[in-house]
Amino acid sequence: MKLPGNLRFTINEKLYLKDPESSVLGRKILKHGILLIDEIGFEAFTFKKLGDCIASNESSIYRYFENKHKFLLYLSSWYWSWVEYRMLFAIQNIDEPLQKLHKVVYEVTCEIKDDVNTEYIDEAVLNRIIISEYSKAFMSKEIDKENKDGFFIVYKNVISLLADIIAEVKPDYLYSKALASSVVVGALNQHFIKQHFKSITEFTEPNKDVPTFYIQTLDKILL
Amino acid sequence: MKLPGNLRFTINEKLYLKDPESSVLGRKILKHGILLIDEIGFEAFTFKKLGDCIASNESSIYRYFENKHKFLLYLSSWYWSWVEYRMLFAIQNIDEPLQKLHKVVYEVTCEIKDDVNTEYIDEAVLNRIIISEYSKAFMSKEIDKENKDGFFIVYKNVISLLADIIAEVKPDYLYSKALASSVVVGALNQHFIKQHFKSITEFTEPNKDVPTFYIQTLDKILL
DNA sequence: ATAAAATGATAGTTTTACTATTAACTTTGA
DNA sequence: TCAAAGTTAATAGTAAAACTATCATTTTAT
Repeated sequence: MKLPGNLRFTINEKLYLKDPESSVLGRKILKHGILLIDEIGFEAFTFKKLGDCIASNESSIYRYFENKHKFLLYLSSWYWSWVEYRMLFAIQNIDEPLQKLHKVVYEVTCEIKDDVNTEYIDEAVLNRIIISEYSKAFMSKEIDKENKDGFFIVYKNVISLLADIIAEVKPDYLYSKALASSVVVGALNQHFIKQHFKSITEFTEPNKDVPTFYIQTLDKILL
Repeated sequence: MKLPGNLRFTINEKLYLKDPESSVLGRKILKHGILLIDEIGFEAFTFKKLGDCIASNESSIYRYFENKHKFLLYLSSWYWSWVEYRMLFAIQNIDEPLQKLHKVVYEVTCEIKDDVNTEYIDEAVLNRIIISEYSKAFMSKEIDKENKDGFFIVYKNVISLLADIIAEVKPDYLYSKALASSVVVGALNQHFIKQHFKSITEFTEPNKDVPTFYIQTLDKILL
């Protein structure tokens, strides 16, 4: 699938102090922040280490983001905006609900292998981060407050978009939202366990992959 | 379902320095540790605060557990042992695979409402902790090492047990393990979002609940 | 060329996540 | 019953994390 290059998405303004896309330093923070989290993990990640990485100062990074948690929420927002964009792109000019469902499910369950679009965001690495760190972004005691602030809107949009297409395929189905969120969370989880808990997954076997599993499963549930 | 009181499970010895079930202080650590994590969340939880809670000393708690991460892994192990136990109990003397599946799925997807069994472990509160904190237990950079040390065996056993029963119901099904892990993780997630992201779930509606959804869904997939 | 804005360097604070030491208390077993 | 052994409490101390504040310097925009 070919997407226009140099994408930009509107990110909730409360997630940053200064727009990181607006300056060279800001874009360096995004780019190397993603690489560093992927490398050492979110717990070990600090703004001090990131400062060293980009030969810049800890306090300079604090001028862009309040703390590393907000930074992760920013990256997550960007990621889900990008997924939503790909989903909408994939169903352009398609009318048949089932075909739409298959396309959308593919986009939301596939693993990203290449850095295709943005110069300062490596989507493949960001995808890895979401797979292994996203749950930490919302599983905190501040979730209800942050939810009110709209930090998870894009994520919920992705799920709602899938839920709507499920409802188009089978209007009398009672659990389109639960099913949609199962697919989105489940796919992230399958990608995670296929790397770390190989004994409880089939996706290390040839000819078996996550999108196919979900598409077949949805067909069985809905048709 | 009636279970024998005062359960004890064998927990991986590397998860603790001194067996907390063996002393009064140890049991206080378990009991109030669970309550405190539930109250303030795992990030804010420290051994210092727990020490204040039980009018004991920080350093005394460190004699039982290396750090709070190991403590969470200990609690998780206990929890999944208890789930596995309930699953096996539920299918005693039942031969029909589909009936076994239904019973087992109920046990693994239901929400625990009461503290039924153990004096120093409130299962309902522990269930809440697992719903909102379990992913933090394995989503760390140490996962592969910890997996080798067997810290997640019980969790994987629960999933394998479910996968085996799925395979009994439909021997030619290709994704019994992926499906089993989808159910276990998915159920935790559904309980989480029904509390925090009400717009993307149906489980706040009357007559809709998580176990029913999963049982119906599995029937559609497998029959 | 100059003012304004952005960044860097340095230093300081509070909290977390521990470790070490020693004192006090409790158990047990001869 | 008494002493040794083991357990727990109190205190102190360290290193790193997670910031905040200040001021100097560099960059940029007009």
